[in-house]
Amino acid sequence: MGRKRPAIDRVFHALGDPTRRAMLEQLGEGPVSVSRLAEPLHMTLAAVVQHLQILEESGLIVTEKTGRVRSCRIDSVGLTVAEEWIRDRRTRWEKQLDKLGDLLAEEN
Amino acid sequence: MGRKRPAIDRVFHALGDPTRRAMLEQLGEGPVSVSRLAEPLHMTLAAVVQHLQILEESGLIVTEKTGRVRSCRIDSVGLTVAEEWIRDRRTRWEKQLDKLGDLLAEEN
DNA sequence: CGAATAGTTAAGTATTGACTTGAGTATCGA
DNA sequence: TCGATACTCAAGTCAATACTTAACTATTCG
Repeated sequence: MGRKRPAIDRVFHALGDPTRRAMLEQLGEGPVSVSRLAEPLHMTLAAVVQHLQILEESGLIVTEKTGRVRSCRIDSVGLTVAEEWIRDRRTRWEKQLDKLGDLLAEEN
Repeated sequence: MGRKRPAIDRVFHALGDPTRRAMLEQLGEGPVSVSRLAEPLHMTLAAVVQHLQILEESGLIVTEKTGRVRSCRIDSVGLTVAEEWIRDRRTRWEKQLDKLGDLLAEEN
């Protein structure tokens, strides 16, 4: 997996782009080379490489070059960072959210 | 809570900004007016209002105006959308991630 | 070797995003 | 009623992003 824990900033920013999420979906099927990843996307290889850098820096993928081919695959680190951020807030804000639920219940 | 389910695009984009996350943290303490929310942030009220619009459109907060004061509070819809997106992928990609774990285990 | 493949890198453009300024509108309170 | 408060809205600025093009490097294969 990726080396260090990515900043939450990077992770959410990376996930915020539809092209990058599409790339992740593709990689969910299994490891893919850069040019195969680019195929379904309507943009140049160079643009895809730039997205890959962002995904890698945010711990969402790992890549490894063998010969002239770079293979890309999902990394769980980025997803975990995002998931934990959300889970932490949700539990911390539980009371707020519960109060809100109560108010709504009363309205019915 | 907010009306409809926000697009995942909006949610991740909203969460990607540090100012907006700081606003959410503040709101986690309880409902706050726009101007009180703006106090700790080094920017104009107008800028804060723009962030609030983004947060509301992404289902992360709800606001309600009473008299001349707009009260803002956390909404769980946005957080849920993000959480579910991640959870769905994680389970779908489980095999990928497990394979990865196994490979790493073998390397040690 | 030499041509095709696979990716890399740098530089430029064009849109989006995060702000500001400034001028408004609607309460509230004395 | 009149001034202060609490936003609201429309423009405009400036930097960050998502691209493109084009030139380059490193492999593979016949």
